[in-house]
Amino acid sequence: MPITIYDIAREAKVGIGTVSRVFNNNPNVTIETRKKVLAVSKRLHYVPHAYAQGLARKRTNTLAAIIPFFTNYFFIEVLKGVQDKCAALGYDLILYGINHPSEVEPYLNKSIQRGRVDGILYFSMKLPVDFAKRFHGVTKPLVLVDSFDESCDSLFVENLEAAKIATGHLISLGHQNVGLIDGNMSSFPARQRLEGFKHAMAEAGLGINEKAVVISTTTKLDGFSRDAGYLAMKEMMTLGAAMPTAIVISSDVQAIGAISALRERGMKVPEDVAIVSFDDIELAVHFGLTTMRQPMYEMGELAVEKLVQRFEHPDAPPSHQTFLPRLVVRTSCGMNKPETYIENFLHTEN
Amino acid sequence: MPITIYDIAREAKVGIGTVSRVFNNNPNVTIETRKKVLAVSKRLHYVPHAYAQGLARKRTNTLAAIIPFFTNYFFIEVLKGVQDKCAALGYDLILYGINHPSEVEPYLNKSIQRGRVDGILYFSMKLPVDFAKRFHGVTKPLVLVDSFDESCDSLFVENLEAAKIATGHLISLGHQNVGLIDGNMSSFPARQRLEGFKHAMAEAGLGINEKAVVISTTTKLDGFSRDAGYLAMKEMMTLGAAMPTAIVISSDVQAIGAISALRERGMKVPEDVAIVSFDDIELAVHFGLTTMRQPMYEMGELAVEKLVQRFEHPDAPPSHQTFLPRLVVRTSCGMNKPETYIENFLHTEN
DNA sequence: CTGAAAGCGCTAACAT
DNA sequence: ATGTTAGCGCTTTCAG
Repeated sequence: MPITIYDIAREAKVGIGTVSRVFNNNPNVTIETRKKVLAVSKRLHYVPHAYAQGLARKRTNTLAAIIPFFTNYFFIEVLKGVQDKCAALGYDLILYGINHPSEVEPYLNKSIQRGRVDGILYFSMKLPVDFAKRFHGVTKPLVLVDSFDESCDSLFVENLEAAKIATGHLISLGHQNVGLIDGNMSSFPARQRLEGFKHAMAEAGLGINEKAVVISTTTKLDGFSRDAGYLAMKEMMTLGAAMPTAIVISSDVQAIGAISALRERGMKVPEDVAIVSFDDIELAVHFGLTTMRQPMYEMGELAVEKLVQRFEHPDAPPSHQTFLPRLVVRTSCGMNKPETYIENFLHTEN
Repeated sequence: MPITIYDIAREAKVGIGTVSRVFNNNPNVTIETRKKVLAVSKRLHYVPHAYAQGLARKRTNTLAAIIPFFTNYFFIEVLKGVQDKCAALGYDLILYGINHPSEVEPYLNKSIQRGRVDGILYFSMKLPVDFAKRFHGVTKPLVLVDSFDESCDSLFVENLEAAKIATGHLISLGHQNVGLIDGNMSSFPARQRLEGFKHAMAEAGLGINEKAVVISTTTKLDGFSRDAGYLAMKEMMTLGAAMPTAIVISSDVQAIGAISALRERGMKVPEDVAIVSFDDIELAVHFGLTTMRQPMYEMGELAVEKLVQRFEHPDAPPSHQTFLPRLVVRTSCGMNKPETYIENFLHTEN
């Protein structure tokens, strides 16, 4: 019963080609016949069939996003940028959420399947090692978001540099014994942040207390969670007198967990321990968190733009773009800059 | 270049029908020929074309989710349930994020377009009034999540009842002057919660102080935000001595904002004001929030199941299923009995 | 400017 | 069990 171009062609007494032209805004149609076709189409409630169009046009106008940790603030925010840009550009977005590394392959396969999507947004995870091999040539445009690989376009936060800035900020405030609470090492950003932390300490001629570097071993959210932060701080506190006077924490949620661990022992931020974290989630203001804000939404938008550009220039060399997080100073680092606080209060996104 | 069943048929010296059968696990194929076909397919890296299959099969194996407020915790969590269930059932999920009411129509149109998706998940918003009319018959399976309409399957939280429970809990603790901080009235859940609040007060023979009911007027996130909660509490505090001793707040994030407004005035929770909110987000524990927990993930899963059932029984009468949030008692209500949990009900109609 | 016809790649009914 | 054929609904030459 669904009506097709044939129905409307017959009814409008034209050929199906003409009907098609009308719907594709092909200029080679008299304004008269165009009107006639449109009228009939409206009367019959004609709507083109997406898959039939896709098959004939050899494109789907759909993108796939392969994304881990659905409930992680960072990804949500990036995804929102992706979603909005897709809408603006007329693309549909298929979401493949990864709960476990083993799910990467099947989704990658689906995405690569001919005629499912035009391109892929691949988030934060490293590509399977033999990826290029196994799909030799069968692959399609893919941009890496928050990750890096020479072979394809990528877009990522300069986490090493950001960690240096965060650590440096604490050092500049006079701290000598600085610690780190980081996410799981399976996470690329977590590794980068560890590096950056070490660099900053080395540059300042400061030694690193091995025990003051607590790396999450949980795989849940790669350790970027309140619980992980709480546990890490508990561990850190076993250091007693040797405990750092300042700590870099790899996400705001972890910082919040860490703060509650501190509170349980009657310790205060920033008086007893100064903190700089990452992300700048909505509640960061509430806790007065000094944090490295990442341009998440913008990254999402740009990722889509990059992918679309790739469609247009399939043979351009891979492009790599980096974002440097911005230090947002509030109170958790012990540096009192209320004006920055106000500036960031009620900050609106969307 | 892309290889098709024709290529592999020729190479394997069989008909395309056989190739198709192999890939559709049709039993009518000798194990031998099956092997042969599979071997050639692997060698040639054959992958079926999704759209071609879709066109021929008249189904896409794809669902659309039309969802507002991407960054709202409630939706994220529900969406995760949706995503996981889709994966389990082999469906792809297209995400249409609504930033503004005006975007509903275009997305609804896209979703309804023939051959784009098999069914639609429509979240929290009311359907356009003339929906049934305008698409007379052209529509496809749609389930309403966190919203209600007689004409189609739906799935929603009993917000009225939940608000009664929340309010009742506060009343049972001895509070007479109870207030409400609610989301924007354009939100269905917000309206329901206002109703429930009123019912509970009436049932308890308590009068309502009009000024102690603060309803957000912002459209951003429909007022379900920290900022809105902060502002609402500020307003509430202008009541001075007439201020409620207990307040029902329509979300945890709002409660958090409200608490900081309280703190600024040196007021404490629950000593000065007792609070019960909604959601039970991750950080609720951190704040000791007594809250109405909604089975968000489960709702997402069930929504997909319902949609799939609808595919199988197109003519079954619409089914409506409700979820009653569970009261999770922590400390913000002033009742110090974390071990007391009121049981979670779930009842189904049809 | 427009109609006819040849695909796009696959499924499914129909023979054999 | 397997090959053949006719669609699925649209786009895109190719004539005219």
